[in-house]
Amino acid sequence: MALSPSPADLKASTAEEEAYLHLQSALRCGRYKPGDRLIPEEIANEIGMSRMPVREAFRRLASDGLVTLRPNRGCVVAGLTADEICETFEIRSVLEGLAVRLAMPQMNADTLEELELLLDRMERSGQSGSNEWVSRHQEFHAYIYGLSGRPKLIRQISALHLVIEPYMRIWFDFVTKPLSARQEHENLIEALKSGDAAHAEAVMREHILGTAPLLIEYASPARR
Amino acid sequence: MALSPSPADLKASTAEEEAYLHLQSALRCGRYKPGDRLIPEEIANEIGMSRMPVREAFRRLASDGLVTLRPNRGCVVAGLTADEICETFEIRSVLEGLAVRLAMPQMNADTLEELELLLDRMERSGQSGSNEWVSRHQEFHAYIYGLSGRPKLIRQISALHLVIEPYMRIWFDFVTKPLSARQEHENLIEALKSGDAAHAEAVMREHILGTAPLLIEYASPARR
DNA sequence: GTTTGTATGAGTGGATACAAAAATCCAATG
DNA sequence: CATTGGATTTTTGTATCCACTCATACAAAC
Repeated sequence: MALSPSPADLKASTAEEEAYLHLQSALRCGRYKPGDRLIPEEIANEIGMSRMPVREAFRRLASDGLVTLRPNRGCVVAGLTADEICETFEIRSVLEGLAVRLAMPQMNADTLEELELLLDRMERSGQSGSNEWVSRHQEFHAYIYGLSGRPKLIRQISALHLVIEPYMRIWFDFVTKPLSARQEHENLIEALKSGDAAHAEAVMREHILGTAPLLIEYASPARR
Repeated sequence: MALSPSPADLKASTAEEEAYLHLQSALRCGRYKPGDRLIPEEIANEIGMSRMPVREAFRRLASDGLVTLRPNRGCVVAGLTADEICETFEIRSVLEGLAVRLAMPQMNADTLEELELLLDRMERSGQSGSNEWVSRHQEFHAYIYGLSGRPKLIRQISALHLVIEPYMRIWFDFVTKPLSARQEHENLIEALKSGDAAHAEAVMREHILGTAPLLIEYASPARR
């Protein structure tokens, strides 16, 4: 009955943590769909614990925006409307724009080479399906905003990436291989090389804002 | 023993909600200081419930960044280091900058008049102590970013205001009456009147970034 | 006098038990 | 046949209990 612990659950120090990681990875890969109701008891049985830690995991997921929690009527998987996807990308654009600006001092031959490497890896993973590509794409962005050295900023951006991940998958599955993406990210690296922080910030903003309409086109009819 | 329900607790529909609001308002007004340990049992007794809902409230406070929660070693009030205050203001600057830009279409004679009114109210509350002034100041900002019509953005900004509120208090208590603040906010309204979204965004960014060093000066020696 | 070991107690995490609220079902009524 | 009212079932929310962890204090050894 109980599944063997999935890779994400291995380093959980408490039951709540285990439940949280379990649900997060299930949501990320789209095992639960928006609108699905999550029953504490079911999940608890699945991973061999009582409902209590699962409830607490729900709360964390709710503040991540991955589920919605209403008093006395349980926990449902949160989907994003087209408007909400748009809003999320607006927020991402300014936060990652800020991150790039702050990361500029860290840009040098080494870091730029690493970025080219990540971009190649992303490109090559295009054949291996949406799962792989989306992960590599997030890695690329994460490397950049990671260089900002701002823990809170990094956390917030990561949280946003988590929320939009399922929609990125859907999108990628439709277009099979976003050729434009390669060029987009090349431009980004070019801007980083320029050394002009304000310019890099602007390019990042536009890069992110430009992605939103593409996603909405495919993700919107899927739900709501 | 149990205190009469403070104003913030009136509309709580669950015990968890009541605990959350209770702790939030206690933290906002600085009743607990950074580093203080919060013992579930004590809090539970204070407001007449068991530890369980209090524990769940802790988790929400933790994801708001108001407390820190470590496995098996409880809940401590989170303070911000000077660096963290700075980072928070950096994030605020781009988020509120975005909000202003998006709010521009809503600016008209009515909304601008309302803003002047809020500014006057803030000005006049300067005598009534830091409590009052900080609330009015947040109201002023909230009105602007509220006009953006972006729910998620509004939530994120509000969360940041919550975290820095105690530091704003400390700062205000020291300087008694920030004369420059009046001018700063006048400038802001002026930029809104200009109708130039990009300019308004830039002014808001600078307004917020300019505040951070003032706070750090006074808030930093207080803790850490 | 410093360090290491051990006992004790407070505090945390989780499971079970219990209470309250919603959802569901079914019958009675218009 | 749709609608409403109420009883039953399901699910959520809270309380209590137990097991385990960690911190502190004291004691023994070096």
